[in-house]
Amino acid sequence: MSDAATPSVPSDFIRDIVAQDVAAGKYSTIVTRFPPEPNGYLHLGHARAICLNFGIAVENRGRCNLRFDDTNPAKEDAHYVEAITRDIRWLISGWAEAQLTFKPKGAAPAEQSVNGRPDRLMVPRPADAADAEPYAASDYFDVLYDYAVELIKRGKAYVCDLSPEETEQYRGTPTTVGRDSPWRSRSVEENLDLFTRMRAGEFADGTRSLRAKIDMTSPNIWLRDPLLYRIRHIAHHHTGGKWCIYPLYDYAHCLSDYLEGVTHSFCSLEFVVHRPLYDWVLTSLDLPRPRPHQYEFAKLIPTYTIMSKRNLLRLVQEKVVSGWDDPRMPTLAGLRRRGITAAALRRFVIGTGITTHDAGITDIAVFEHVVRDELNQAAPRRLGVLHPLKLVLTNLAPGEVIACEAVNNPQSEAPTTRTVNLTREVYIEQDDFAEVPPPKFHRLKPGGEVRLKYACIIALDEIVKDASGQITELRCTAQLDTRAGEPNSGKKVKGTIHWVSAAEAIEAEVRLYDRLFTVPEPGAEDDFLKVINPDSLTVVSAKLEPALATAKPGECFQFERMGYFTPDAGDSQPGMPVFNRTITLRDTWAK
RNA sequence: UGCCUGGUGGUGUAAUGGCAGCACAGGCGACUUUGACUCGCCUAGUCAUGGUUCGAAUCCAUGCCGGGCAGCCA
Repeated sequence: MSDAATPSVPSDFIRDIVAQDVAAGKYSTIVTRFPPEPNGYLHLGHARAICLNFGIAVENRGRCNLRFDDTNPAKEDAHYVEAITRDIRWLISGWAEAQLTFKPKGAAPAEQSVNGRPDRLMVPRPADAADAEPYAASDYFDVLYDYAVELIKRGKAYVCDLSPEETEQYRGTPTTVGRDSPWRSRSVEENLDLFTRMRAGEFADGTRSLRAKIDMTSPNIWLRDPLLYRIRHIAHHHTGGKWCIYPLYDYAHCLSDYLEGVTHSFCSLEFVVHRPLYDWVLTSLDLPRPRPHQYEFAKLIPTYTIMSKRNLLRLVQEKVVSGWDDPRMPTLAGLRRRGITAAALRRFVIGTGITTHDAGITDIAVFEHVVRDELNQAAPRRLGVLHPLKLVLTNLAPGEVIACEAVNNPQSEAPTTRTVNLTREVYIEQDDFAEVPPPKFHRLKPGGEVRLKYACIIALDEIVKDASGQITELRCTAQLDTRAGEPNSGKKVKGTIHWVSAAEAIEAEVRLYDRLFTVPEPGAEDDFLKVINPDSLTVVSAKLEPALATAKPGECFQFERMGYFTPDAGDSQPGMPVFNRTITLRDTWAK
């Protein structure tokens, strides 16, 4: 089993870059960061970024900061901060907890001196410290403001009075150059005055902005005097009503990286065109410490899912799913509730590699294979009948109990066993009987024999039907001498099926999940809601062996021949457990 | 008809001038008290053309195809 603790160390262009920097002695400690915006839940796509950033930190004995990129209060919420923090802790548990780095509660960048020059730096704090909390870009608003003032003083930023619409017109298009704003050449004094008054709340939203003075004719649109600050008279989940101007991503992100001492800043390919701006801000300020560098890699897009937060939010809002943590969602919370292990998730995202070629789509079968492989190693086996059909062993007396030894996990090095009791009445799977069997049907059929797993071979004698022709029970003879240890135990039959004692079985609600979408690329449809799989959730009333009565959320079991199942953390009740099917077993016969 | 970026089996990747390898998917078979797992075998690839070189997936040129960029989102 690939254990958990250490996924095998991959090799890719990013690790090559870091290795070169380490070899060159460029940094004393490698510092990465994972910077989610708290406007939704983390999903499979984020998992790759998390594993990259924490992986680099683990491999280089460095650290990885969790920083909330919370510069747009209109979309963000503290609820997401908590959910994201929880999901990250879960995903890295048993692997990179030691690298997860927070800051002291309430801390802002501390003043320091580097080679006689003033500087600011965040103090790191291990995430498990009592007074630690995640980093947040909003903790840097004061410092970011000071840097903006510095940019103005250097003649590299100006207050612009163009409206959003005018700004767009002046910007030009990818194929035509932009025009200078009429406010571009204001004096430093005027800019300083106006920026101060922007902060003081004198101006309405959208009436003015702070812009970088770069080049309106640049072929790179992001260098055409991009906005640094916008006016937004709205409260922020972390800073409350303190601010009415908020910095934009391109300005805040690079400086946040710098303030935290980040050495390598990884983001997705769409930011390649922003990199010159990332570098421009940092070099324009003439900062005393070595600056961070941005590197880009391709996003992970699996088949049969959608990955954008906006679209996932729509599934939640339109109640296609029960919430962000619905087990059909590709969110970390949903995957966890479904029973996917963190180790499986890590193996999958690390296994798909880090590259610079995009537009690729990863077959979800790769994910399913990893999940099955992890669970096959780890999950104890249990007997559970999803669609019960009563079967009476007529040669057993009512009340008679035959103890059978069942292996808990044949994959473990020293397998343990438990006892399952065979009684006169048992349940078997409806699919394991066919009155008119298809070709190569190895299960129970008229005149046929089959083995009850861990027990004995049975022979079908009689099919009992009700007035409407529905099969109500099967009457069979148990060949008790075919049990393990008995003289006829070596007798071979084609099929072995699972079963539970009717007298001892517990009742449970079992939720059978399938893919949420019917097509491999739902995101490519004009409306992904039109390709929702109507059978993505089927709820059944199942009969389970009594050992499952004490199952706890977080535990995973293989119901033999049926798949992997885990108790639902939210909906299980004492006496009425709810199980979620994580994934079916591979089934080469059904195909 | 701008700038940036990229093309390796069906899919995701490795090979950094020297035997095109791995995984998934698919097919066949063995084993099996899970039609699971495991094991064995098979199928299938360097976008095209030219150039440099003893030797090119890799370097160069051209072409073709794809992705990204015109939020006061991140």
